[in-house]
Amino acid sequence: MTPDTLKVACSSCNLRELCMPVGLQPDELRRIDEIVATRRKVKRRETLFRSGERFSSLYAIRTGVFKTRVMAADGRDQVTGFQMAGEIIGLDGIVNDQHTCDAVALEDAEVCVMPFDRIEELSREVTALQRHVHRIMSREIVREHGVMLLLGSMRAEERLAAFLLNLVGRLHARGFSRDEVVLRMTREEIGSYLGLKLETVSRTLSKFVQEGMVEVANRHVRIVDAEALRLLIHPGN
Amino acid sequence: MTPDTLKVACSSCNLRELCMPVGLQPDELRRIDEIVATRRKVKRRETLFRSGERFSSLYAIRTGVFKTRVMAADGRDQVTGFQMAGEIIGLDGIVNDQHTCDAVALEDAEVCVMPFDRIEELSREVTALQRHVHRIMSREIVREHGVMLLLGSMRAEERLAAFLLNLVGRLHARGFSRDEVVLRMTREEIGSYLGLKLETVSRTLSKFVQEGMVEVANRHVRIVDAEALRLLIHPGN
DNA sequence: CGCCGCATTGACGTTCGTCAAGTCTAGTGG
DNA sequence: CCACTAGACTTGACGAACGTCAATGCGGCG
Repeated sequence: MTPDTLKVACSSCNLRELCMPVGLQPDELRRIDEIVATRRKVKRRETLFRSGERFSSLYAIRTGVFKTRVMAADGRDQVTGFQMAGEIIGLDGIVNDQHTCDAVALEDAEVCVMPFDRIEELSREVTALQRHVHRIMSREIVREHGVMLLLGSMRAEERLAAFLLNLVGRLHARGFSRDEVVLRMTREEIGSYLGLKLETVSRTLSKFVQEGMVEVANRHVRIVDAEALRLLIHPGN
Repeated sequence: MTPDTLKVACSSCNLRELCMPVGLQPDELRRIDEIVATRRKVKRRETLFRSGERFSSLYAIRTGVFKTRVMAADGRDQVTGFQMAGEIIGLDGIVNDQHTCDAVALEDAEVCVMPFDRIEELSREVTALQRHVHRIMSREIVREHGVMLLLGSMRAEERLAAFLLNLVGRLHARGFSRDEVVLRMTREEIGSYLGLKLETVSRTLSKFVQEGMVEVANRHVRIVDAEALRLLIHPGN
């Protein structure tokens, strides 16, 4: 049994291999515990932050899945990513001390609130943390390069295949099945992320089913032939 | 006449309002001079760095324009951005100590080489520098969100209008004309960036000319009606 | 002067978006 | 527990936007 007042410090968090403390020594780990000021629960459909709000903290996702979206002046919106346990959101707010996108919980979620000035302070002293913060931001830049490649040069099938493989891969890294996903987002949200309309997402999924590459039951997706999906993306030979 | 051995320190660089030293106090400015190890000239069509190369430095562009591009396994490539004087490139390399995109000079160019470990070292001591490095990375993330919006939800005309306005805006911030651009990139490169084929870029430009919004003579573009272009992007009313 | 890369333009094809109808599911309240 | 509803999803028919293929023009560089 765990004690009643369960202090969920980074040092004892089961996400420490994925999240903020990656690559830190035990003594550094203890110092990083100071970063997490509080935790915050966010209910399904609620926002963690919205575009225009003052930026003060980064958030480490403990449980649940978020989407981030940017909105144009005319109401068009674009989902810029889906984030899950161990991932850090809020980096967009640093430039202008103001968030430029919305983060919406796709299911009940919990995050660790990490005041950014505290992060900066500590990363002046703990080089491993400094390094890690830089890496997190760089990783996000590289991820977005990948999305740009996807949006700029892939066709619907390739985009969806890449999306499914990416999702299942990240879940697998978190100890979930290598070939099963329960989608936390609607077809429309997937479409927005992939630059497609929801009907195209639906049709393309149906096509994958028909060709025996995946099985779909509502939001439950089972990857039957991952290699075939991979081949879709990289037309080998 | 300037002295023969012109030491181009950040503190005396005419890009200091745009580049690395933004927001630093005079005394901090002197310290930041240590960051720039060397300068490097890159000829047109040559690369500053390539995907796979070991990452060691960030680069501040002094003169010239670069494109960055990512390449998929099957050879497809996507231009992820065009960078000009005062902008910082190489951020993609931080995550894995290895570059993940190519930076190609679109014209003869010169960059300041800033070894990243030196940046990290100094930004532990100079808080304003630390802040600024974080902002630069965050700005890049936000910029890419904008590109994702463009690629995911805009039509050809809107994409090209956004591209032209963005380009002319950045040039204007550097003291160039508010309405004239000499494109340093081909139609194909513009297309790759915008997720369009070169023919579509050409046709759309022609359409803009026909409708009196721009004048085009080869790579020389003159924005005649910026407001009309802006209206294309944000269908006001 | 001649070549080559870049750009333009046209005709046609494909992919994806639009519109619409209908089904299914999960959540709600009686 | 069941009926009801609203949102989510699927599927089809059609059309628009953009890509593909091809011919031609043009301008800069050697």
